[in-house]
Amino acid sequence: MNESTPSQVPWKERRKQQLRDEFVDTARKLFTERGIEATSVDDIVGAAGVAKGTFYLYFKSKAELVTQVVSALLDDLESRISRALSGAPQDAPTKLRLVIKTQVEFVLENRKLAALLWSDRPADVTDDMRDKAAGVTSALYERIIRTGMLQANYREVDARLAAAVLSGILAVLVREVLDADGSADGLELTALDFFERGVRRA
Amino acid sequence: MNESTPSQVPWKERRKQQLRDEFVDTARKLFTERGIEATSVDDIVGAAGVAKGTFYLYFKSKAELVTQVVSALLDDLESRISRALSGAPQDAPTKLRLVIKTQVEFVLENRKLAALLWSDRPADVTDDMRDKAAGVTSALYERIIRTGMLQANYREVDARLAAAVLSGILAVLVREVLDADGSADGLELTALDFFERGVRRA
Amino acid sequence: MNESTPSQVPWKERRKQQLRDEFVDTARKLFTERGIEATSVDDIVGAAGVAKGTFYLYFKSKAELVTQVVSALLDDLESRISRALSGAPQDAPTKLRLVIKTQVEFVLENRKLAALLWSDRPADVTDDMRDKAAGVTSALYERIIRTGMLQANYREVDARLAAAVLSGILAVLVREVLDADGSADGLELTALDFFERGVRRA
Amino acid sequence: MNESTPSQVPWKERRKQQLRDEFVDTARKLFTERGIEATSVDDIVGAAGVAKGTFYLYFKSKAELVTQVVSALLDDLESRISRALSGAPQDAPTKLRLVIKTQVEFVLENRKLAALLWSDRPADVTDDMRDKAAGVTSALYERIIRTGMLQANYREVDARLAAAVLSGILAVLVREVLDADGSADGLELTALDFFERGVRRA
DNA sequence: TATGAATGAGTCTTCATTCAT
DNA sequence: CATGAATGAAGACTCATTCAT
Repeated sequence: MNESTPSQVPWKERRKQQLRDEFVDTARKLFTERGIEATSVDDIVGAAGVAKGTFYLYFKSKAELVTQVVSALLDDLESRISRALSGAPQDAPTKLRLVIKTQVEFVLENRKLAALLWSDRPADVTDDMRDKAAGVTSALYERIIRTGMLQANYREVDARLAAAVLSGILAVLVREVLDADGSADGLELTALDFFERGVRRA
Repeated sequence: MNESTPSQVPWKERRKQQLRDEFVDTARKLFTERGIEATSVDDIVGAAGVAKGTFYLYFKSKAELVTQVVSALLDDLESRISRALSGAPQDAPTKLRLVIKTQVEFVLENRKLAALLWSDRPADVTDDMRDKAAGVTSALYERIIRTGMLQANYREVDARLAAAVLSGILAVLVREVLDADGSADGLELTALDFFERGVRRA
Repeated sequence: MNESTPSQVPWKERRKQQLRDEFVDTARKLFTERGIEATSVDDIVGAAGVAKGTFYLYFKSKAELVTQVVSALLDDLESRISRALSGAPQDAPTKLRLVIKTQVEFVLENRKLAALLWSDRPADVTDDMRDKAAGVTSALYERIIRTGMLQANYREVDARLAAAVLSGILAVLVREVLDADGSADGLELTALDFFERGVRRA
Repeated sequence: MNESTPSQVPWKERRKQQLRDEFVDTARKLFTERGIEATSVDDIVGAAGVAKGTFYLYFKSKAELVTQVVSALLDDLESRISRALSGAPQDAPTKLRLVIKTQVEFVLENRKLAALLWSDRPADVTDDMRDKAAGVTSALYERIIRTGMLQANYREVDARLAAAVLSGILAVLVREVLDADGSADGLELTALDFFERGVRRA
């Protein structure tokens, strides 16, 4: 990328995407700190250092931004889990342990906003997001559980339900951790132990 | 003034309590349908068929109403669980099954509002409510689990954490059921089965 | 007044007057403490221990009560001044000194409400009251000043204006005293001294 | 983007300041006519011909506007007095005469609002304003009186108290003039005469 | 594209007044 | 006469959205 070379992607386009991303990042931080409702468009443009009108050049409404933020959040979680899993042993129990560890860390970093994903959400967050959120985590759990069944570590269960159960356990775990103000130490392992006893081959 | 007529005309009193209850019921329905933030005092008085000022005769603020609604909701749940438990066999597994069945039914009837209690909640719902909610369900689970341990049905576990795990499983179960638009059929038993395998004496 | 004699004035009438007075007294106290605008009809009936509707049996509006309160206040001031003056030496300077002392004391006891009389007042306080207030004090000053002129203590001045000037001096004096939180000590004498130098025969 | 155009378009800036001033002026007029409490933000924006939200772009609350209005009022008075005094003889009696004349005129133009400054005021007007008001008038009188004492026109008096007394005389004078519906003719001179006799060297 | 002033519907809350009992 | 529940207009303030420049 030579700085004097007019790039293929028109400069305008790049600039546009950059600012869009900046809005998303800024909003994500603010949403996490104060919650969605308590964050005004004014707060966002103020933090982003642009004028209010500019915001509406990139998003047709605040709701659209919310959707994007949640989406970005999920993308992040997804890629962090993938990274955590890559290069690790392939047995299901180990994988689960890694996933859970990653997810707990992630939630701790995104508190209010993350909670939003695993709980009831304002009208702003569409059902699409809800489905996407379910897809990122539950579907992942489901795959791992199926693997575990194939590897004969786990008994034959309804993988989808098992994944849901695991989601529930994790949601609670996250809440416990948030309440305890961040000190997870071992809690996640104990919680996981419950789950594994529930699914493993007797 | 007859000395044997100590109380005011009981009629007015009753009317007063009635309207208060009507506000709580109306609000509960609206909160359930559209969420707390999305329900204005105007909506509530409109649905109740009274003038706006009347609302403030019964509650000093919207926040107070929210508290009352949540409180009423929890009272309902509590009494329904008690009723379900009374006259049932006393072994822990049976009790759990009954509690869970009751709770799933209950949530199905209160959707958004109920979800609110088992997830992270807006500033409107005070910590008192949160604690009360925890008291009603988790503490109940915890007691049953301890009973199960005494009865040698369950292994020695951290009862508090086990209760939390159960809460999580149920939360997810509830969500599944809500998504499936009400048809629980057996799901709860399967979910409970996971939990029981997790806690039962090997 | 025999206690068993049905009095000429019908009982109902007396009761009516009594409650009316009680409202005025209660309101006066509350107005003094918090100001007129900050005192609601609810506050008043609450303090008087009667129902809200009762209030409107005795006054057709809050404004009417305000008028009555101010009127009562002025009556009080008037009678206190008369009392202070009766049996005192008849020379103008002495009289003035007594009047001023009484008035300062009075204002200190009625603070907020009194201030209202000597300053700009809300729409509630009608012009009638304003005139009455002027009548009670200024007219009195005017009479005393005329006396002083007749007694050759004072030079020939426009008595009405002189009285107004004295009112102004006193208003300021009252403010000073209120600001100083009640310690008048000598201030009134010094202020009076200014006035007397202004009017006395050179 | 020319580098020699450092400031924003000066036009917008000017418009902004203009509207702010327009709010202050409009409010000043309305406050003067009906009093502060009796003037709603709706009244103000209505009179200014803008939407309600616009008001809150310029003032964060009604209270802030009140402060600004009072402040502007005092600034006006101050500058008018200075102007009246500049180029006039320097002896205290003459100065006082000019100050008083100016002030009476000023109050006549600002009626209710001005009265507010010289009397006890609602919670809206902060202590800051009160102090500022005192600074503009009383402190000015005090300075002139001290000058008079140095020039041996006036006897040695408590200058602060003398200034207060003068304030009181003026307040009453203003009231008289307001009542007489504007015709001051000579009243101020007579009133001032009282004061001067009170302070002049015997 | 970027700006930011302007908009106005909507929110919660207060309180003087009325009226059926 | 007394009650007090009900009223509803009015108040201050917020904020997502638009649009002229």
